Amino acid sequence: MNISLPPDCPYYLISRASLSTTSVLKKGLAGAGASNIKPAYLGVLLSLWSEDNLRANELGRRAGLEPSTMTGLLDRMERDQLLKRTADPKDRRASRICLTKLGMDAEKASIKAVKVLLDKVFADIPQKDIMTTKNVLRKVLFNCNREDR
Amino acid sequence: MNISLPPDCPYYLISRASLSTTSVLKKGLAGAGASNIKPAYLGVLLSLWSEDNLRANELGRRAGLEPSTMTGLLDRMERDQLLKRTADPKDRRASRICLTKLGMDAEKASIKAVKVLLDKVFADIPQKDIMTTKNVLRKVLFNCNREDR
DNA sequence: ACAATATATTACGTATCAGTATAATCCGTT
DNA sequence: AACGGATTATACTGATACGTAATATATTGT
Repeated sequence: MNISLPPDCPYYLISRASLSTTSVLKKGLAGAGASNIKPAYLGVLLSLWSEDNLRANELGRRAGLEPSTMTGLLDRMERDQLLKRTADPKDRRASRICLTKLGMDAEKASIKAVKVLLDKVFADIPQKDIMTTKNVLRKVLFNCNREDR
Repeated sequence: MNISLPPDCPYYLISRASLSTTSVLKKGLAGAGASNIKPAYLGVLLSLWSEDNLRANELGRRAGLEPSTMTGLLDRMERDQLLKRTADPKDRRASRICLTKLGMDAEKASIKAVKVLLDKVFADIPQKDIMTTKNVLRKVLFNCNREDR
């Protein structure tokens, strides 16, 4: 692997693509009147829209985030009135995360906005190249976790 | 663009690949005895190793970072004794960034360690798929900047 | 009952950006 | 040449997002 200067280093490209796409989503959501939806919220919201009342733990697992990361993320989402923590009657360690009305109502507009934005971000790229890229990135993730030992 | 649940969403894959690769580099550099070299420092160091005495501004431009991001990054690197700011005699607004001996000496070992680590991260991926991925990400960056207007 | 495990939080550090402030430089006009 | 407005370089402030390590509490398995 050549660690040539930025423009040709795959690690640089991956990092920048991540930050730039996040920035586009953030501005785009705000521009679409959904400024209360931050890109980082999407992983949690997508899970909750398909299945409400999950535990923080499980939400983190699905979004690929550490439990300690979830605490702050859920704090901000709760502050922004998208969800609330409720006590789990069966397990007093855990809390159940429930969407508020605002959180539920955000689904339709947010998904539409994100679709439009990602269509622009990935515009003019052949579908098969996107497939290849996804497979490369999956392999990268696999190799990174393998590394973890 | 389908914003299916994480494992199939290209934005999710890009974000996770970025974070995971950063984590591998961080641990790997520490494991190689270069715990003073953080992944975020590499963009700056690569520039300075090839051309010392640049301005913060120029370093940020080359690494794709905002000026306000450079302040903190250079603060940490200065604290870690990899570089120091010196006054620019020609322009009293600017400072010149110079490598310390420690910063210069870090070059050889760091580059070797990063090469080994990135080889592992991108192991078992055909060269042509890496090429395709790089082109896709370049196009993504282009589209994101296009979006900015 | 006790050890091991699980859930979530706290504390702290890193990395990034947007917006704003401040000071210095540049440049066009007079 | 001097003035004044625009631009530039950097720093500061505050917010977001993410991670590791340590901790408190609750549950579970033996």
